[in-house]
Amino acid sequence: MAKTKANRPKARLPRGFADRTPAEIRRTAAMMETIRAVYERWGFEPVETPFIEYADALGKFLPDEDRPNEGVFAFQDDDEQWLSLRYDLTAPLARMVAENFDRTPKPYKSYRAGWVFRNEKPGPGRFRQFMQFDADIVGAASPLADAEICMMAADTMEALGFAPGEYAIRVNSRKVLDGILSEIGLPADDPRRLTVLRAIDKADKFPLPEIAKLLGPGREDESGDFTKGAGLDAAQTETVLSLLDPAAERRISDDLAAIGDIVAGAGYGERVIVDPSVVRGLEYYTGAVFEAELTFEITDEAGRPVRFGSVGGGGRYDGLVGRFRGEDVPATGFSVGVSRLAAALAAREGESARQSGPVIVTVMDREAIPDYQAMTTKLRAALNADGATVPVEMYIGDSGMKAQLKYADRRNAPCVVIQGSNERASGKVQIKDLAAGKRAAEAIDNREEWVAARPAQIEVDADIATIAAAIREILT
RNA sequence: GCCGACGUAGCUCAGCUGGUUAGAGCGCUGGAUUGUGGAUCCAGAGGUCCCUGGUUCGAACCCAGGCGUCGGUACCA
Repeated sequence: MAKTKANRPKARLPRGFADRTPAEIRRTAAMMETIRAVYERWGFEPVETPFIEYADALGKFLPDEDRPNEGVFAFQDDDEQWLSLRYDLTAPLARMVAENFDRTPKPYKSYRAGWVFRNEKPGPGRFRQFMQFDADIVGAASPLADAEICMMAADTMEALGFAPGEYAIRVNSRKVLDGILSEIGLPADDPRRLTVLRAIDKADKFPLPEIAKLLGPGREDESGDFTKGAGLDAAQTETVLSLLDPAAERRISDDLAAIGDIVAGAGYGERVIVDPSVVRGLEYYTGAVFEAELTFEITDEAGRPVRFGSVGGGGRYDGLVGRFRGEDVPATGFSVGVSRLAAALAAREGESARQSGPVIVTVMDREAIPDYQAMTTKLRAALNADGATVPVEMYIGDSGMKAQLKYADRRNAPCVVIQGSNERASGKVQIKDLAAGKRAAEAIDNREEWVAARPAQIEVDADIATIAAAIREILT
């Protein structure tokens, strides 16, 4: 059984993946429930697709025979067909709608949450598996649909606890961008168009002169690496940059104007903002594009300011369902980056109190374990009778009192129940409030006093109602 | 992908120009308390110095390649 050191596997997490902590799981679950409730209120219904799709259904990129896992995780089925792990929730939705097109009511409003996978270079806050929460409307070409998505996104942010000034839903239209690109003389199929769009997209990352370099000759980064630019001349660069200049005349397209009017009329004008520098999802968006951004600053553990920036985005993708049908199907949607938002919420809450652990019934005499067990069961029932969730457990390890208290401390138990033979004989139990004890201990700095003190420990009659009442007192 | 920095105990790190038994703080385990976590004191355990190869009498230290982490940049359908 014993393995030699050489063939023992190393316990290690794959790059770009993360184990999830209890705090994270609980926080995320609460957030997702909040988001779900907002979507339901707006009349969206849940629908889910599997993690795996045929590779050709996911997008224009088929896995390359030589590098099948570039960007997506892909593998071959036993019939040699390529399967991929989904990299977002939009492409699978498009597949599902296309496959069930005739029996789907339109406009079709649906939402879903789930893990998506990208085989890319991971970074802090950037994982190869992450959670998205999407809402989409398929079959509505009207700007009403785009506006509805934006307003619902604003409602979502507020339901999650962000005040109107702390976030913005920024909206633009690809039609504005297309207009300017045509104006500077780049034909529709010119590859430089993408380079220009990417440069504009970096406006929140670099100052304008750096953007100008990306539009023109190119830019050298801090490590000395060179990024090739779009090669525009000075006049073209000037025109593109005017888009980012608040003083310049505002460019706007019909769809964008309509969305602006609708949200203003609905009272969302402050929260949903028309902003020509929003680019996003360069390839498949065909009209409106949106982005949810946090506008406040927070500091990390080291005290440095962190900008969370974009925590969600989306847009109109009239071509995606159509890929399967040969005719465009209007569709628009929005995706919340759940993990990123959770990180932002956690950072904002700061060092929020760690969630309380279980009430622990300690084991003093091993021969009395049936008694402890019975007490634990009854206590669990009593403390949870009102539908609360109060974890209660009996210590099930093999160690002595000292280790049991240490265990309780590590579990962040609010209190422990102690009953030795003395207490049992007199029909009592000890209840020790660990948090209060910790506070009391800080005043003690010599051993004698320490040993003598039993801070924050009370003795009560050993009937369940009395014990439960004493514990409730500590829990509140 | 490209550029750069880094990789020593569970964690944060020290380790002088390559020289014998590789250190500290915190944490962990045990004891002071055979019925008590958290303060205090004492003791202890814990390391293929990321891996492989090379240079050298000798490598944690120098060189090459690999892996990993971090930062920048690119890509992100």
